[in-house]
Amino acid sequence: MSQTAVQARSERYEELLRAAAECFQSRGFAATSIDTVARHLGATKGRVYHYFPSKMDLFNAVRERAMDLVFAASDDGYAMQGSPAERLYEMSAGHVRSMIDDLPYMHVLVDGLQMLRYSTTTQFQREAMEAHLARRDVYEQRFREVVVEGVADGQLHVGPQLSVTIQSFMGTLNGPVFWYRPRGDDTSESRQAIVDDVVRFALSGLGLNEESITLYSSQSRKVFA
Amino acid sequence: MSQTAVQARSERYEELLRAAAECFQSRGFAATSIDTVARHLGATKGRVYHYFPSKMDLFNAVRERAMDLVFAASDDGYAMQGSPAERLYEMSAGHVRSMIDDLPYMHVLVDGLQMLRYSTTTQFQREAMEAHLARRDVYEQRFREVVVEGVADGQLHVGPQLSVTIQSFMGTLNGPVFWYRPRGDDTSESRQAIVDDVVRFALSGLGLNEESITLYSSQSRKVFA
DNA sequence: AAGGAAACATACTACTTGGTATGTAGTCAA
DNA sequence: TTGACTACATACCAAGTAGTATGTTTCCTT
Repeated sequence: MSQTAVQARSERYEELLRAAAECFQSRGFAATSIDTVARHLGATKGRVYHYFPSKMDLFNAVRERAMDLVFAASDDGYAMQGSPAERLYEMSAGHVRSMIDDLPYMHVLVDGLQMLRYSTTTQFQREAMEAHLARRDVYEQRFREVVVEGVADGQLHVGPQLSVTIQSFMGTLNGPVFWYRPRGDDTSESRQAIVDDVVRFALSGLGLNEESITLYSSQSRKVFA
Repeated sequence: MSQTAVQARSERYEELLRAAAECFQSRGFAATSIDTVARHLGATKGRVYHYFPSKMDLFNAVRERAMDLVFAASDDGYAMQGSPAERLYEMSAGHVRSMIDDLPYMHVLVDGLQMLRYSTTTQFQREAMEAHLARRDVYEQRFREVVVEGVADGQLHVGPQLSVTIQSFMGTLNGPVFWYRPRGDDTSESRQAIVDDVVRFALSGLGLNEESITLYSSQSRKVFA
């Protein structure tokens, strides 16, 4: 294939992936048919099956892409220099920002974790699911690690059962996928204001004092596209 | 009908409702067929349709029951004498306790709110949905009201956008439906420990100081069945 | 005892859906 | 130009599902 052909294919693939994410977001996995996704693109099943061998593969592709995005969103904070609380702030802000900016993908990501429910039948699907869960564990472990460091140096406080607190914390960061919906009049700044409030609540839940939160918030580089 | 017959029917109805809740919990609405629910009871469709005219009616019945339960769970705290923070603590503890104790119903409740997604077709279903949402608003309004009082008297602190903080707060209280699963070895006390941690995180997120949380926690009557 | 209603089970229909098999228009290299 | 290949669309099938119509058994009332 020529160079432009490769790029064209990649663009079509992305278009399909996003359409699938939007459909899965708005109707859920089971209620979304392949025809639904195709119609959403003004196409037919043929196009979908040309790129993905099955509905589950399409769904998995969306999930993995979402995982890529959320990793990328918290990478900077995780890698940065600074106190655990400060790093956690940046990781959280990146995560929440991604929840809002990549809403369709992130909705599928969060929703898909619930999908352990659909007792996935085939062996291959089970493997894909386990690989996905492994990535998720790695991701959560990042946050858990930084939280524990923050507790150790006294900036953060957790309840007797760390895992419960972590679940509550991560759940708060994921929260926007359930209630945020883009509006015509929201700007990058208005989105950032939402991110700030969510992160403030989450870190306050970990016992970080308000002064530190306000400080980190003001220090955080907020690049508005 | 005789008295015992009425009671028998009520018991069968409850049995069906619970079975439906469990199926909807584990597979979601779209992926749950009427036959699934029936098989879960060791019965057939006939029995389900004898009590409910349609799948959607069954689902709505589960949701309304869940709403009843969650209202009841926070009633005592809402009605009690005390500071806003103290009342909010009790309301939250009752809410979270209910999330854990009535997990199948509550999962459907939380999940069902997402179901605005399924663009409900018929007029009747839309009315049921709106009635349900109205109840939910009343419920959330209770919490919002007490939070606002707590902010007014200085015990609680929220971000610039109250609604975002409230969403995060309620989301935290609902969190257990996503990650808590009953285990063979959990007792009423171990469940209460989870409740305590979730409520601690949530109220800490609202800026309530740790001493107050610990105080309310110790004061809270914890009746272990 | 008899009649009827309640509480289901069984059988069936119309429709949807995941997946496949096949057709076809455009593209591109030789 | 032509043959192969890409990128779909169309037609089709088997399986599953919501809902209905019709038994059948048990129980309650009279």
